[in-house]
Amino acid sequence: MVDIKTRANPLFLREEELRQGIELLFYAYRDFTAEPDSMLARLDMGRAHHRVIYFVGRHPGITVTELLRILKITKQSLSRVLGQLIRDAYIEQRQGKVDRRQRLLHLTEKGVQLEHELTANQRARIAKAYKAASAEAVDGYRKVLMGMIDEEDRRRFARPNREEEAEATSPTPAPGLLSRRPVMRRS
Amino acid sequence: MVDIKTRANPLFLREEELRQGIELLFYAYRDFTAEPDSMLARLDMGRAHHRVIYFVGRHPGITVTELLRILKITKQSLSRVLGQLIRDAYIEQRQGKVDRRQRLLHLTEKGVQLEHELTANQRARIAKAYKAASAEAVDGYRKVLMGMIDEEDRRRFARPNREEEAEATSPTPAPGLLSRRPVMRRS
DNA sequence: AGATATGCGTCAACATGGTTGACATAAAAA
DNA sequence: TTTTTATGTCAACCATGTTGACGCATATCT
Repeated sequence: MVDIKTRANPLFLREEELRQGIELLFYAYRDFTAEPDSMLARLDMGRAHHRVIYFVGRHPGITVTELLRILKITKQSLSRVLGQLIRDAYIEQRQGKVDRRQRLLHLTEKGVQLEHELTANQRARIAKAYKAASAEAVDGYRKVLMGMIDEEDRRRFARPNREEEAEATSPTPAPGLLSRRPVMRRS
Repeated sequence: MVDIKTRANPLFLREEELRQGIELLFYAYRDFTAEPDSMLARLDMGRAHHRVIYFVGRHPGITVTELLRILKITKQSLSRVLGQLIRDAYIEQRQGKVDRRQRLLHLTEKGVQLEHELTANQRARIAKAYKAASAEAVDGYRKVLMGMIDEEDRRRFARPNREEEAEATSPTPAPGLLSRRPVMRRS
């Protein structure tokens, strides 16, 4: 009964280390979403709206299907918030030129404005954390989180995403966005 | 129009860097919770139950008030899940010995069991990410997330939490758990 | 050309887990 | 003795997730 959980016990240290890793993620996410949530509440919206606005802003011209793939929710669930955002003119749809079934999503001016306000706090929070840590720490943050996300989404972070406003004028999917084979190969 | 957003534009790089930081957190959290969620669903429970089980397991003898402070939800909301967990014998309450108003929360054997199953996947996921990265990367992960969480909860990660099963036999709060002044100073 | 698959939308019902507000009891602290 | 704290409870409401069933337009396959 000497010192089972102080030193000399790598199993315990590892367990403790892993648990801290879990909790850091919980607390960070909790605090990360708190501010935008309260801003949204004033506009009668919720976190779900934020996510949609964010990713549409991030990927202009994104299709509904791809957005669903990112959010991993059902289309019925998305439909509710997306419908509101379109009605309230934060987002607009444009018919795809190549595939006319697609509704390509874009932020309106109003949407861009709101997106900016919403993420301002989050960007500041990250910037502060980055600044307080070293460049190597930032790199470590990225590496570890990267290792935690499922493979399919990892490629999004390969290189700084180039503009993906392909607007479906060409069948070339945005780099790293659409992970599927290009359409139209006539066998 | 040369190369506004490739090199030579630190503003853009910074923006891109911050956005990636935001998204990494979103994707990681999304994937991190997916598995336990689906396990819970089979037991007719949800993510809220997991959080309660997790933190009660992590802080045996925690009070309801302190648990609320961690989760940052209302007592009515907690009451629902906590009530279920007690009814289903995953958690038990013991009256505080010093302050007899307190209901100190503990996992039962069944609760410990479930907690272990639930976090197994999360621990594995973190372990995998840690292993894939370097020790310095892990340190960076911790540093950056630490910088993102609000000050009041940061102290929890000061040192590996020592056993805090004080069981309120002494008024000394568990180290790093209760961040308030000790009770009982008579003027 | 005809069959099949895909992208998107919609209606309806339901579950989970948040919220607010009001009120009650026991015990500790002032 | 009075006030504050820790906990619990009832009730109503809201946001956001789910499943299942359909429908239409358009693309793709055979």
